[in-house]
Amino acid sequence: MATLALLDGHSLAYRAFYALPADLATPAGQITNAVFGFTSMLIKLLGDERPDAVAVTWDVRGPQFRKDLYPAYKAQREAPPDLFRSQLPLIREVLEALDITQIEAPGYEADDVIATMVGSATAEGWRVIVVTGDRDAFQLIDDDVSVMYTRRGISDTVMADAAWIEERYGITPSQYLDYAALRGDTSDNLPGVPGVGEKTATKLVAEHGDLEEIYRHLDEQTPRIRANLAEHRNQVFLNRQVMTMAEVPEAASIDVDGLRLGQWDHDRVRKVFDGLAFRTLWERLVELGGQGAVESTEIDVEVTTAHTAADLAAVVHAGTMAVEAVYDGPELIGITAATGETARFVPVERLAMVAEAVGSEGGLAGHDIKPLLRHFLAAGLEAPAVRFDTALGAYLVNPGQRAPDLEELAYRELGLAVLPTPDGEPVDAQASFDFDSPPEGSADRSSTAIEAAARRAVAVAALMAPLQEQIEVRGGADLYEEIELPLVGVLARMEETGIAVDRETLTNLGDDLRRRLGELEAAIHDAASEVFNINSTLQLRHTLYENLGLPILKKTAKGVPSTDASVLEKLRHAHPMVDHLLVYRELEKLRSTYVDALLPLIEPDGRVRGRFNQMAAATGRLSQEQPNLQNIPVRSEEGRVIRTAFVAVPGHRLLTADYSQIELRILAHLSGDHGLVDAFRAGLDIHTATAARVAGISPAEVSTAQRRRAKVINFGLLYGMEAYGLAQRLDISREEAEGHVAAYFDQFPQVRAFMRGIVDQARSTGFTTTLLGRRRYLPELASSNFRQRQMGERMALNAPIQGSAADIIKKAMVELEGELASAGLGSTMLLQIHDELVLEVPEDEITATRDVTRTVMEGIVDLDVPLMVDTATGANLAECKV
DNA sequence: TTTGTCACG
DNA sequence: ACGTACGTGACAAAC
Repeated sequence: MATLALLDGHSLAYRAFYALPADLATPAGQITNAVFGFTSMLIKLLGDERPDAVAVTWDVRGPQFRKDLYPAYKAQREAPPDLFRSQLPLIREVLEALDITQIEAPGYEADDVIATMVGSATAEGWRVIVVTGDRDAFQLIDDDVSVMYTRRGISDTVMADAAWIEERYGITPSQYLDYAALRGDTSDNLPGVPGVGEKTATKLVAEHGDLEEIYRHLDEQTPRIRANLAEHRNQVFLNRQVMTMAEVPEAASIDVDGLRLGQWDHDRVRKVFDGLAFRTLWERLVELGGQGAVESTEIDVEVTTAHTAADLAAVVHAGTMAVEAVYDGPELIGITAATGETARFVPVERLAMVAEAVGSEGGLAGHDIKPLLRHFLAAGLEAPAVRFDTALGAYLVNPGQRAPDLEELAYRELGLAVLPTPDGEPVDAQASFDFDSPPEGSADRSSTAIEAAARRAVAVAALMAPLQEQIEVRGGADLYEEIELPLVGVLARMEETGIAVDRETLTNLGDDLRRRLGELEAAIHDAASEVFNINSTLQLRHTLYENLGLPILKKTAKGVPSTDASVLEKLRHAHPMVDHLLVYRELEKLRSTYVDALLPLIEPDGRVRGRFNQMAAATGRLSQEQPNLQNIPVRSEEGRVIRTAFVAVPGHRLLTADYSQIELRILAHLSGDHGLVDAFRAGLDIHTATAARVAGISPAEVSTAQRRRAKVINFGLLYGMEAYGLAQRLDISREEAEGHVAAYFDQFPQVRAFMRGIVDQARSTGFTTTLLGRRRYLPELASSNFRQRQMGERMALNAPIQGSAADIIKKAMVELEGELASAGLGSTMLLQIHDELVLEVPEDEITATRDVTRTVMEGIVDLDVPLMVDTATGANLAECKV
């Protein structure tokens, strides 16, 4: 049974207007809260109910029969605000773009049109959903008709059917009119019967069935009700007449089949949504898929094998070749390169031809192209330059969401359907694909894979322009072209280089850890008088809190007692076992994560090669995985031993170079706070300097405790910490913590002003911006959930600082690679750890490399405060400390 | 797949 | 009444 959704346009738009804050606006200043709310409800309807046909009805001005019937009808209503009226044309524009029919009949209300259409549609066998904020529509409900009614806000809706009405009012839908007539409707200026409210009205209707019967049995009512009913008899029957939805002759002839959802004009809808700055709504709309979704165009492409570089150059446009890798299981077979309709296949043995075809000035475009670059490097070739990466571009446009896969991106941006690479059984190892002739239609698996890659390459080529435009609109072109794109190659080379790990050192460490863990385990079981799995929080919880009866100091997010380190630290004195437990946890972490997990990742040449993820962190930072070498232990003595296993190969040394206090320096620069800026310019220890200033003493007089407190506050500032958090960390009272924070801000007033400004700005624009123009969108700031909003504020405070630091070190990495090469040095970058670089350096180049590295890192941007870099060298990572 | 914990900046 | 410092990735257990 097909479903028709009929929307009462005014009613829903009005709800949206009052439910949403009026600060929702386009960059041009047009308020869009009603448009946004309406469109959001529409998309929700399309997704939840999947209607086959949709129409929106509008009230129009003109003579209205209800006014003739009852001159006071809606007389008390104030005219809607201009702010609301100005949005109606925009809603109509959205509906037009989506090809949804809009209906209006002069002289009638939207309700009447809906009632008429409900009649004709159900007669033709349709199921109908009426969407409105007006309860009068309940009179239309029957087996095939339900009413989606917006209660509060825009997302709180109920689907009212006969059972729901029965449950809610105790009457049938057909009795609803009589009930409503008794009660009246203040919003329409229709008075009800005094003394008859919801309770009495439903009781009367339920007992007698309809108004006529109620009035026939007036004598059965209490004297007061009887008198009131009698006195208002005319009004009650008039109410029913006015409330009854009327037949609209024009609407009766509407062909319901003509309301079926069609294919949308992708570009048109995209333009309308872009103009309204409906970014998330666009994504929600696209996610709907299926019927009524964006029209998708199949990619039609013809692939031939490239025999010469000149042949391959046919698919190079303006120096850029859009490519996609072709895999046979894990093994690279080759790549396809494509333009609009034609593609070339390059077998893996002839990768060198690619460089020749793009030339020294040109480069590649791809979707997440770093893995492909590594294949070039692994083959002993230079990796071509990267001219465009569609995944990276999408990340830059919105780093808050994970980078979309190519299928999703092409569909979302262009309405292009990219067939996914065929998976399932792996391609035959003895693939019968003849590399010297074009794949024919009858395809074996290899040629299918090649065709799929060709389609992907076509999508990459097509995505470049729209993504470039979006990046430019956001002011991110320089960041993209000067930093992120060149960084792809830098990271590929770092990954391919890897870092040497001394297997024997690690194995010995593991043996030692296992021995000590065994002893600790025995001691813990002994102390607990039971054998249990210490690694199971469930079992440990049971032992600590139920068997030993220790106090519960903290609960996890799910409300169960926590056993984390901060809790155990406080329970140390309560039971001797807790000390063992803390050591056990520490050593077990080292064993499982840094010994056992790392050993199998050491490749035959003695190196581990983690992958850098350039599109993971919402702030713009890098991350690393498999393994993640950005979290090798350093803070504890026990953990630091792991670092001895990360070594330089013979004839080389490791060099570390880390930015000193880069985030606080960025805070000083961005806020322009004199106190902070002066302290950094004077080259003071920043924690001592801030402690001195807050206490009004000289740096020499600052105590260890004062410095520690200042340090906690300084770091807390970067994350938007509140007094409560400071109190927790310093183990002081909340009041005392508030005093410290107040004293801090008194001495650093521009820091406070900066932090307020950044949150205000983020709230009004919806995003934060870093030093080099990286944006982070924060929809949390508009959340109706208080906690979400608070979280959004903290993210807004932290993102520009953490993100600016990421901008700076990324820029330095790109620059440094070039400078090292220019200086003829054989040093290579191995790791980036957020504010630190690790290099492997030939022994006789240490001084030169250190100088180049420091010069590049310190001079990479010009801030109001100096950037300072500390360096250290050693035969292994543990030795690299100052 | 989610939860709890913990390593790092 | 509730939660409380940002950003990651990895492991073991439990679902």
